[in-house]
Amino acid sequence: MRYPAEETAAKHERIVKEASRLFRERGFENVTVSEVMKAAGLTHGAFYAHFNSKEELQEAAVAYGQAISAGRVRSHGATKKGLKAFAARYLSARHRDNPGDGCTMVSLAQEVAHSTPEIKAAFEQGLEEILSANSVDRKEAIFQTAALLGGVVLARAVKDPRFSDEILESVRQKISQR
Amino acid sequence: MRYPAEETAAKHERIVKEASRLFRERGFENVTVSEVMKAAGLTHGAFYAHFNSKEELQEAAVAYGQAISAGRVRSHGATKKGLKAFAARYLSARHRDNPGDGCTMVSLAQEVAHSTPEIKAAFEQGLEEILSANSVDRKEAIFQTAALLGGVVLARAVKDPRFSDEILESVRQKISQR
DNA sequence: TGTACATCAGTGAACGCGCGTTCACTGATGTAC
DNA sequence: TGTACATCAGTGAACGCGCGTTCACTGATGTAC
Repeated sequence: MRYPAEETAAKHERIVKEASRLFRERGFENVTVSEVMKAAGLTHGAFYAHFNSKEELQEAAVAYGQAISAGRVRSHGATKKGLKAFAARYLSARHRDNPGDGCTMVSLAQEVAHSTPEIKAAFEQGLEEILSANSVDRKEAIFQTAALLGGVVLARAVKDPRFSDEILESVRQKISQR
Repeated sequence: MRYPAEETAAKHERIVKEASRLFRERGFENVTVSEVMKAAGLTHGAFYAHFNSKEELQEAAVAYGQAISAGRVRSHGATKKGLKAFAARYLSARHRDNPGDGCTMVSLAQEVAHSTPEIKAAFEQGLEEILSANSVDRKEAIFQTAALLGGVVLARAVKDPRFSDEILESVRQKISQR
């Protein structure tokens, strides 16, 4: 190998990380392979030394992003109090306004629905981990995940900032009553 | 005018209707102007006699689709029992598997989040109508809308059909307890 | 009423651009002897 | 140890395709006189 294996692995990880961020910010379709490679400090031609296609990168980026989310839930999910704190953060203006650092599902679930079985599988596995990391019973965890996700999705899709804030606040309030 | 005004208006409506269906099925980016025009029984060149851009069509399609949703809520939303029936339908396998006939928000909210202020405004106006048509108090209506939407979004994004069914069933059960 | 003209939705070929992907080439590192 | 060769991630130009948009042209209808 021309480059040490560890350097190659580090570059690979950087590509996935930047892709994950950019995809969450703007969606799969609105991010080019060139942009991702530039963000990772490389040129676009080298991309195919790491992945066979853009689709493969999407799969890796979803898996990476979901793993981050699972980790975040894991660090809060053991107690009911922790889960409330997590929900409050999830439904914050900060999360709404910074999709690149935020939940992969909120940003990409709809595009994943139109994607390959591999990408859906990566999404699904992450969701399973997220549910497992949650201490409430499974049905309740699914319900709360749906409500949180729906709240942020709606908050990002409306035009009026006050309406958007109202959506976040309403879901936050109802979730905290559970 | 070469064609009678009513015929032109009918064609215009057909374009919007087919666009709304196709966009809900596959998203804005995965549907071409040519496909929409073909579905409406015309050739792509005529498109620009009706709209100035694909973006304008997206705006019209969102407004159209949201109006349909508002009508559906209106016909159920007056009573608590009606709302339960609506939620059960919304969280059905049928709705999950037929996005073209389904809720515009579930299919397009994430793309709308990356769209023009005009498209977001059309989305927002529809959401306001949907909330107004709902007889429960506003915060509760927002919360339930978020949970329903999140449930179907998740159910469409996972690979395993049983997991997908479980998501729908869980949200259905928790919603029906309210 | 009849005739010439204006209008404009519709047609389909063509344009231009962007993006995913390919490819010939580079050059630093590892390996063989 | 030194030298020749093989490897392969990386570079950047180029390719090919699809899609939004444009445009010259058509022809049915409405209007003017």
